[in-house]
Amino acid sequence: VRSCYESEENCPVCGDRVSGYHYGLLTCESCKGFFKRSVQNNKHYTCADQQSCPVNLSQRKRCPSCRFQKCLAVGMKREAVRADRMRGGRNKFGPLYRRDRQMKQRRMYNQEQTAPNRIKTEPAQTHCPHAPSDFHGIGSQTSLPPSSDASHHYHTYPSGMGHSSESLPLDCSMNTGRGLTPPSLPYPALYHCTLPGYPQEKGGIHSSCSSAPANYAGHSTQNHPFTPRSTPASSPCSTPSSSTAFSQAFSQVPAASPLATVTPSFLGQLLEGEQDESQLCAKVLASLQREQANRGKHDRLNTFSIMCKMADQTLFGLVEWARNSSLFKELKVEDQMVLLQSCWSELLVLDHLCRQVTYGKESCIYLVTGQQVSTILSQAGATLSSLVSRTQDLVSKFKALQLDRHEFVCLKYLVLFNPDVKSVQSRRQVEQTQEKVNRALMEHTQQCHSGQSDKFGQLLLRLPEVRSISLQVEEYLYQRHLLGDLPCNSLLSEMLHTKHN
DNA sequence: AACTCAGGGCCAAGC
DNA sequence: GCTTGGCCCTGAGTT
Repeated sequence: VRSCYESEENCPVCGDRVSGYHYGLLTCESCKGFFKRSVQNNKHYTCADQQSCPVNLSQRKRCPSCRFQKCLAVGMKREAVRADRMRGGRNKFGPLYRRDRQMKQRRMYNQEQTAPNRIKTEPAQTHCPHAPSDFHGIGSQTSLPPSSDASHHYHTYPSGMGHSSESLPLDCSMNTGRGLTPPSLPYPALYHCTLPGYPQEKGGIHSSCSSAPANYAGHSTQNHPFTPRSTPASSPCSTPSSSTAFSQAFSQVPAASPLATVTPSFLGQLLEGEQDESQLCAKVLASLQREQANRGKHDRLNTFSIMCKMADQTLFGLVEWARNSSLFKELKVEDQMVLLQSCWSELLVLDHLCRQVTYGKESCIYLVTGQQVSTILSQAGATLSSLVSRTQDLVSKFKALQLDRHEFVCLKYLVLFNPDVKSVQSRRQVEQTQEKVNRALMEHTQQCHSGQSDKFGQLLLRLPEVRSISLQVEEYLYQRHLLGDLPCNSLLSEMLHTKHN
């Protein structure tokens, strides 16, 4: 096996020859060593340029900051570096590596089946898959969503989040089960914000809270355009054939039925990658519950920290969403990184807006966990109050426009594929994708909402406000970060840090 | 019991 | 003195 990938694959970080699975994915020996040293010695590198230095075989030594960022971006896991420095043994990613190998073999097998004029060989023995150096390392083009696989089965923090979290195997039934029940008041701070015994924060949210409506998780009672897909196929425990990545791989195989070969529309493709809200909810809840369980009675997270953790998990979901998108995967890893670093807060704001449009009620903020918080934040500071009020105004505008799922996805893509981001290398490619999405959005609004004149224009006009709110969010978070309020070692803080560097 | 292989340590080379 | 990266050791999991 080793000789197989040694000869066939390149390190996703620098392009050198891989020497095996290291910290979550196939990498070369030098990136393995570099990543290990960086994590063990708790290095904090600073890029002298604009955090977009090329990282390749000849230039990997030039900028450790960008190299480390790329290690994280491709999916190397900090938590795989042992805190106790124990040698030998097997790590917790064993099953993940095994699955990745299987997927690579299966993918190869599929290619062999479909490739004309090729002699059929036994997949596991004589031939090793040549996987393109991919962004996720483990399985970006495999039949299981790569990082989500890791999260669902191990439920660790995502790469780059720097938690020394233990990897808890998360039983599938538990995961889905939790998603189907409304939150059962697991976070005292959220529900009893004003009760004694839980830490309060300065300028934070002190609000009346209520649990989610009973129909949240089931979300099948209404035929709302945003109703998330909750089909078994989108379950994290579903078989590989249900995942989007596998669908793509599978589509290369000649289909038996002519119906199955019908190419889905461009918009349909964009929608395919959308996350299931109930799964996200379950994931965030489970993560928060674990976090609280690991803390002592007097060490509970305060409301602000809980909100940050929620945002952090949501952000991770959004990064995963982008990374799983076939359009995004076509970009260079460097471009993927700078685009995400540029628009993460806008994506978070859009995601929040979408949730409000879908589930939110008057004067309530609907959280990713399905919980509701009153928008009347009597003790919130001026910045936070202004943010909430601006966001709610925007929610009202989107509600009035009757934003649907297709349009929402398009807005996300328009924000993500921003050709104006500095240091984007393949600017033309980003521009073309943005134009394509833009056209799709225009056609959709004209076809499906012909009654609403200029809905397209109205939607686009909302984006500057999304941008502006996101900048205010970043500013607010950075201030809290400087005050030491922001939970460290999070993707959120990392993104903030990258921008403010 | 033998084998596998991913994580850690060592150390010469280079800056 | 620090970083890099190739090589070897270790030991839990697998066969």
